Amino acid sequence: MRLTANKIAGILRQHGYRLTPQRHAVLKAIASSQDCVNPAEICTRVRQEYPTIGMATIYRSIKMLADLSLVCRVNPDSRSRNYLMRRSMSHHHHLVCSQCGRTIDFTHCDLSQLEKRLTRETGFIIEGHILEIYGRCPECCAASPVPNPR
Amino acid sequence: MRLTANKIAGILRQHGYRLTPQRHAVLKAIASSQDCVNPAEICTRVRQEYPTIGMATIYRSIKMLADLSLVCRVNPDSRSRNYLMRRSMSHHHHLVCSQCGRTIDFTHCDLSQLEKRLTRETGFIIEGHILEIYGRCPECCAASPVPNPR
DNA sequence: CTATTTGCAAAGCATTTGCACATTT
DNA sequence: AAATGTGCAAATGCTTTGCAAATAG
Repeated sequence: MRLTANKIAGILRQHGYRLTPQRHAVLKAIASSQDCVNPAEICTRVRQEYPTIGMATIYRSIKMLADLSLVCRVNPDSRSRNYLMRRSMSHHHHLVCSQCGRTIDFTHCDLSQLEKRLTRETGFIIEGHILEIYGRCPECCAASPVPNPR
Repeated sequence: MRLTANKIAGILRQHGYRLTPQRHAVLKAIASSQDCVNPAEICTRVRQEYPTIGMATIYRSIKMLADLSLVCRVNPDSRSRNYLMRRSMSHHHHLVCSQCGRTIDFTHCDLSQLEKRLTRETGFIIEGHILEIYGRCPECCAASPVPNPR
């Protein structure tokens, strides 16, 4: 199922939330970006059209969107948290460019064999997994063939 | 290559660090725990044998150990950071019990096919991946067959 | 003697919370 | 009118940093 603006408004209402202009702006700020964005970046974007919004509202909006699984957290290594619009409602993972941050979704992760093996060998009942693959996107490879040290 | 206490001391010296009693205690606190531990937990453990150690020293020791890849970060969702002793120097992943936090290493993740496919389809040059599988360990399954809500 | 390391306190930064005011149903 | 949402400021909690004293090579 693809997520459209209408669908999102519906999901919010279904859960007793109002689609206020602030929330809409936060949603748009995350959705309009190919890359994952952190709260500070969301704030910058949102204030362009909504200069009076406070950080607390941004954090509360993010939390609401994350609780509804409309956005998800990625790239957990940095100090602040990074969020990304979910482009589909189904199980998926991200391919993240380590240079520019651009992300691509992929769905087939083929981990079922591995999970079966682990269950057999360890007795764990597998509930889920975190998988994020990172690399350099074609544009960044073209722009600087030798990656900058990070 | 398996990591022994001697080997670790050697690695530290190689990089110009001294193996002070504080650092040794931090290392031991992380290594002696099967589960991943956060800085506060490390502090509690270390102060049992070294009551005067300050938090700053613990943070600095963790940073040094992480820079040398002797410990690594796991479970990035919580507020504080969780660290785990590396039991081997090679590429590996963690199977984490979502209830008690116990972890098991595994090495074969079989993602090369997936990574090849993604390279073909997206043009990304893959650099690496984050993979963490979570579930419930046999002990926790036995202790309470129906998981507590989290 | 020099360089490194420690412990304390203070600072820094991201995030959360309390509360009065505003907005929506 | 009641419930929900907002913005500000203050509080919180984790992590880092400056610095003088301690320690190791």
